[in-house]
Amino acid sequence: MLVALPEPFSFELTTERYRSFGRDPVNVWEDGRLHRVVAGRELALAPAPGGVRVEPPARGDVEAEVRRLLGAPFDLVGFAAHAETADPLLARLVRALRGLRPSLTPDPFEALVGSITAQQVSLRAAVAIRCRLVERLGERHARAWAFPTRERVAAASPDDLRALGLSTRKAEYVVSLARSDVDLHRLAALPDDDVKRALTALRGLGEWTADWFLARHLGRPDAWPAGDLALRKAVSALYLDGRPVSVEETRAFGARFDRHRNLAAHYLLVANRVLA
DNA sequence: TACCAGGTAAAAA
DNA sequence: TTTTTACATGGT
Repeated sequence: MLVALPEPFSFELTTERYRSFGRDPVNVWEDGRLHRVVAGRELALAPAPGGVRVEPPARGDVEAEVRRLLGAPFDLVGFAAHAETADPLLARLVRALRGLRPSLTPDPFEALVGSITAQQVSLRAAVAIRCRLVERLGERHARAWAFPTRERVAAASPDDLRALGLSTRKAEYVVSLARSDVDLHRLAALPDDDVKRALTALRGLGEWTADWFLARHLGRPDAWPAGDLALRKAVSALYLDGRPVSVEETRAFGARFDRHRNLAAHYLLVANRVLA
């Protein structure tokens, strides 16, 4: 079956991040297709005119999740128009990366645990650790694994996670998040600042993690992870001739992308990675 | 071998 | 209040 996506859409660019940091058993790239478990069933996604081909055919709610996974909610047209009038460099990146729709992580728990594993360490290291976590506590399907459920993680001990390569501290963060009484799905109803407050009140979730939750789970247009080292390096390399920038400077720099900070952050990161 | 990598909380100053 | 430190792994 065909799942339509708004133009422009590039399957290749949108899935780039699933091929760049090592083996990911949750988002499996094989034979030019992306394999992922959605609502308990493994799907294979392949590029098709006007969107993606999904096999096997899926129900309506599954289709909605696939569309989020491929960044359907983003306003690429408005973003391109903003870039053309406000920022010539960004306009060039938008043309070079035409159709890049940042992938949204469909599940809030998966998004947060993924971020915790990525705190401070390289993404290659994070992916290797996450891989062991998934194959220990997740559910195996044909080619892909379902990310571990919150219930399954809540039943694990910090020592179990420590044995997978998480630090003692991070193992505690992950287990206590799973066991907390916060309703992660309810956060979608709150404005950005309230989401950040709710998340950073939890141990192990700082501003960086909350910003990426807004950006890559909720797809909020103005999420801007100013504390992100890779984003700071991208701003430095693309706009400032390599001069290092502080977190505060990066935060202020985001003003020029007003109402489109999320897309801008993703375009800068991908540009700095693949156009270098 | 060191050192850095898409942070965070807690100790020390 | 602000600054410093520990943390565990993977890649170079």
